[in-house]
Amino acid sequence: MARTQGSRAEITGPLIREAALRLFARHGYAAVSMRQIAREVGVQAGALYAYTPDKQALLFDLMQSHMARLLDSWRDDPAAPPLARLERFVRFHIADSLDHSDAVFLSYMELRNLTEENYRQISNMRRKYESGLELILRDGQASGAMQVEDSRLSAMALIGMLTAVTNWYRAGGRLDRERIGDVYWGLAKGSVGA
Amino acid sequence: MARTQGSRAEITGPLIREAALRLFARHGYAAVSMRQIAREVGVQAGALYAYTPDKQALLFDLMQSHMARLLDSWRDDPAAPPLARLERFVRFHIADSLDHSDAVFLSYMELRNLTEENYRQISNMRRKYESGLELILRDGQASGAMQVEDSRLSAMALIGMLTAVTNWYRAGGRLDRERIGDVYWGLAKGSVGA
DNA sequence: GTCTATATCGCGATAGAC
DNA sequence: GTCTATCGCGATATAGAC
Repeated sequence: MARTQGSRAEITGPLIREAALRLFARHGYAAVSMRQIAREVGVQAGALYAYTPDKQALLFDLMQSHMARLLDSWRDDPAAPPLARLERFVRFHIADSLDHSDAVFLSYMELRNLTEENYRQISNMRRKYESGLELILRDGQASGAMQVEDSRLSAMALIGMLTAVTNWYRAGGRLDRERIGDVYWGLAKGSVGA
Repeated sequence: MARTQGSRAEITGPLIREAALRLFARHGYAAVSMRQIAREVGVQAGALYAYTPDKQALLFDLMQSHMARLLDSWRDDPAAPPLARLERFVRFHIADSLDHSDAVFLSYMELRNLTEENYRQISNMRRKYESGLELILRDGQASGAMQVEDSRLSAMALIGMLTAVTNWYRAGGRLDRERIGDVYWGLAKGSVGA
């Protein structure tokens, strides 16, 4: 704690993002002050503004990069059997949600605190991700491998079910992640009539 | 807007609760000021404190009365066939969530802004409600009417799926509420292997 | 890039008049 | 019960030194 001056740019940027993500997810965007974030990082509040123009931009950046990473991570194989694709989606989504629970939480809890334009952008990315699952359900329905009454509604319902895992999962709890994936896949498989 | 003095106690109390519920749900507890609530109601900020000791108590009161109403509304019939009980639960939960979407949203988004003791109390009420569904699933499994791998986890998953309806449902949208109930019941029924 | 200092504002809550 | 006025504080953001 001796140092009170000097540049540490190479690490401060990531530290700010990590602290902001953790604090925003835990207490909510509006409840967290720039001073709190700065304290976590070990700099003065004014220093944050070398990395972000304002608090809103910091929130948007966290959500935007989360969604971009999510969209980039998910790879569907349209040639595979629909049920196999659905299983991959279910296991992917659960694992990814647990690996990035703070960002997942943030990205749907703080939509209301985005400016209009920022909201539009994040919403579009969300919709794109949801459409990936919807496509699997439509293909499954078309091929006869699934019974799906309404692919859009079912996709929203399934994603809601899977994402909610972050609400109660605690590392080291009763169930390990493998087992959770198994149970959720059982539920999802049944829900599409397979 | 002529009146600037005088008591209107019989209506101000409910108006405060309605305004707070709407604003908290829309913008988040931390983002909403007492002055904003007062403005909506048409009184000065100081007048709010004749109805609530502080902002935290107002939040707790909204969540507490929502959960109490929910617990009181739901009536299970342990003598009925498990599948029929599950269908009633699904349709009840969706209808109730849509009827009280602001309170539903608030009651799981703002848990983190409750004091420790208030949090404990709301959590207990939540758990009680969740246990109601879990019991149905256990009875269904025991009677052979359902295949449920893990009744606790499945109950959490189903509630997550059903509650998420508030995330995308908009009155007057593509689907009416009856139809939504049908689709969700189809998904839920399948997920328990029926 | 980071510091200290500060401008400007709005917050939750209370006091006392009516 | 509601008003006006205010206390004390902490918020975001900026300016200028180093």
